[in-house]
Amino acid sequence: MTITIKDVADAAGVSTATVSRALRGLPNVDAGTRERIERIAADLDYVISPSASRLASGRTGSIAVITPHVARWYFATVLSGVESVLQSAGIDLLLMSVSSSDGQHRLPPAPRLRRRVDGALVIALSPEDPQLHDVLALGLPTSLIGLTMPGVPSVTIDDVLAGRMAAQHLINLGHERIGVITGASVGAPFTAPNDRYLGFEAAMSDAGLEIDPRLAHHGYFTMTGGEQAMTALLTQRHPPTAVFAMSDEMAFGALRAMRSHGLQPGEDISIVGIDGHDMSELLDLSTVAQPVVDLGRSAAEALLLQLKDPGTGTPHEEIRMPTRLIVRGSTRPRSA
Amino acid sequence: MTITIKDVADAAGVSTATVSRALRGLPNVDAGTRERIERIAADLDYVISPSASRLASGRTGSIAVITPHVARWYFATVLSGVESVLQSAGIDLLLMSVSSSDGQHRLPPAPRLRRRVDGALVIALSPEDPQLHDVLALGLPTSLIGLTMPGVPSVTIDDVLAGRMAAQHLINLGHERIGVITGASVGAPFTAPNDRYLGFEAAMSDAGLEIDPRLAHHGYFTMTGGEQAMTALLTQRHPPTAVFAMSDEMAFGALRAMRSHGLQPGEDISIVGIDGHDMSELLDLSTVAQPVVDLGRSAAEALLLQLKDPGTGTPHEEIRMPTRLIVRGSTRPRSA
DNA sequence: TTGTATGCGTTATCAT
DNA sequence: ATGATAACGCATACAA
Repeated sequence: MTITIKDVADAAGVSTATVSRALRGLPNVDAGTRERIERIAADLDYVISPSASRLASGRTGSIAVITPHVARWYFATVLSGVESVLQSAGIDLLLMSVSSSDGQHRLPPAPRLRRRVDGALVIALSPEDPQLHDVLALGLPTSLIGLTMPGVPSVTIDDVLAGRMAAQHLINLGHERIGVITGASVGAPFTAPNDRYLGFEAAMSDAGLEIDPRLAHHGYFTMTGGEQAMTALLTQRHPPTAVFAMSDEMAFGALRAMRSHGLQPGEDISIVGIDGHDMSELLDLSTVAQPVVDLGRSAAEALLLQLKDPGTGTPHEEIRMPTRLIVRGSTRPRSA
Repeated sequence: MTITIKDVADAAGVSTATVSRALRGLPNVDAGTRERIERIAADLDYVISPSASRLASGRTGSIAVITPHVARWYFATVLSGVESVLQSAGIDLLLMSVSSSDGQHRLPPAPRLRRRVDGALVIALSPEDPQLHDVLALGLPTSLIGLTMPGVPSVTIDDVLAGRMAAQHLINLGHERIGVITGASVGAPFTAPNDRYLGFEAAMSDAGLEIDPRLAHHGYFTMTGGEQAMTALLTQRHPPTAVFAMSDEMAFGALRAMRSHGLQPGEDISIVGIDGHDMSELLDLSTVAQPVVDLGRSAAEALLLQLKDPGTGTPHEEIRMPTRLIVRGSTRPRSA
């Protein structure tokens, strides 16, 4: 019924071993023989059985992408970068979503990885997430995206710098009373929210400005969270003249809160985000853009290398991608 | 080194066959025996080798999701629905992006499916896409999402109705000169853009209104496309008083175009979209919402059923999910 | 209910 | 450069 390597071998008058070598492009195969085998394989419409190949070789030819969200912009965009690289390399991409602490009832990812992938890519889990540690404990080649951990390869932006750039932008515009909408779990080491806050602090400190603790609110990296945080800021007795939101989605929520209060972004209060979200241009939001697709790409490429030569290469590399400030209408000089 | 089913069998004092049956929950296994085997397997930290299992059984335990885009809202959101169902079912999800005619240089999906998945889910490809036909020609269980084809299981919304709902909403508000921003390829049968246009036409016709061909422009389902289409509409000698955009993203672009022209959505021109995009609430856009996550869910569940009993069940079912109109500030009664 | 034995389709080692 | 053959780890028909 289904045609196997043996059929090809018989048709070509060679052994299965030769067919296997020829079709995989291994050396020590006569050019003519290889060509003949390839033609016959094509004629017979032969395709290798991945299961058999995997069983025999021990390699699965697939890698898992572990993410707390599949539909949200950042994660989906990273995923698209990963996918393009893996597709080119002929590697299967197994998508696995995890609970992200808040989420649904989901199976833990680690058990699902065993024996079925050659490596894993983890997107923006909390460094304290036990699921992350379970995955790392598996010992298979792994790269992190959007978070760092000591001793583990990762691809991120310089979050401290990103926070600093955003804050400095507002400072340069003359703002002094600056609010901040944080993600969550500021305090945990090696996290984007923490690092971005550190950058914010540093910029403020360098400028000789105080950080009013009443002007810092959690937005949990969601639009509604950002909206609530902004509402809290707006209802202060001394509202800020500018606000730094640690993500564009939170900034979107903040914009919405402003509109509810009849305030004009930029005009009344300046707002800057981080991400370079597709919608930020439409909403005229200033932002520190990060190359999200490239984050995924680089991580995938790095992992592929790691898979190729298990020994060679820097044991664990921390790749930092550049960010850039995009100034739009949501940030303006502080009105005199 | 790695522990196999034989190790478990030896430790339990039974045959590998019994272990295989016990661990897979098959009947005809003594309760006590099963329990003991499960405990021992857990103690030994045994995990089945998927490759071996697949090779022996012929089933791969995985299904492929084929999509023209992974990061765009609709596709990512559908994907999230699919993922949640497959994860619960313990099925591996292989993600494959395809060129979508415009896109990158990518490998055709069909060859990549052979012998490696039990079924496929295809998201919103054009019914005329040769890649789609290649996939269907594989003959494996397949469900379509967001498109229909005669004889193939699918999960969609009633696009004709959606178009009609959007148009009728504008008509009910007293608008008569109504523009439309289409996707693309209106004219091809069985496509969302075509059906939505048919609904639009029907509603207009029922209301005794003319469709001015100069008020129909392509937006190609993108924000910038929508922006350009809207700009074209605005620069007419007789601009419309209301516009129906076939997707929210195109509507977003239209809103942007309006802003560029100093026009207020709802106030100057009403705009309604289709989708129920996350951002539509923020942008105060009226829209005909579709249950995108559920589209993915249902398709995955249907496919799972199809996989379970290859014979039973309706041979090819066309599932229609409901849509609902969400009225927001972007649509208002026609000013007198 | 449980065991036996064969097959699944490759890869890889060792010869030749 | 090519061939023979033993793994690879499990599922399953057939027996018992």
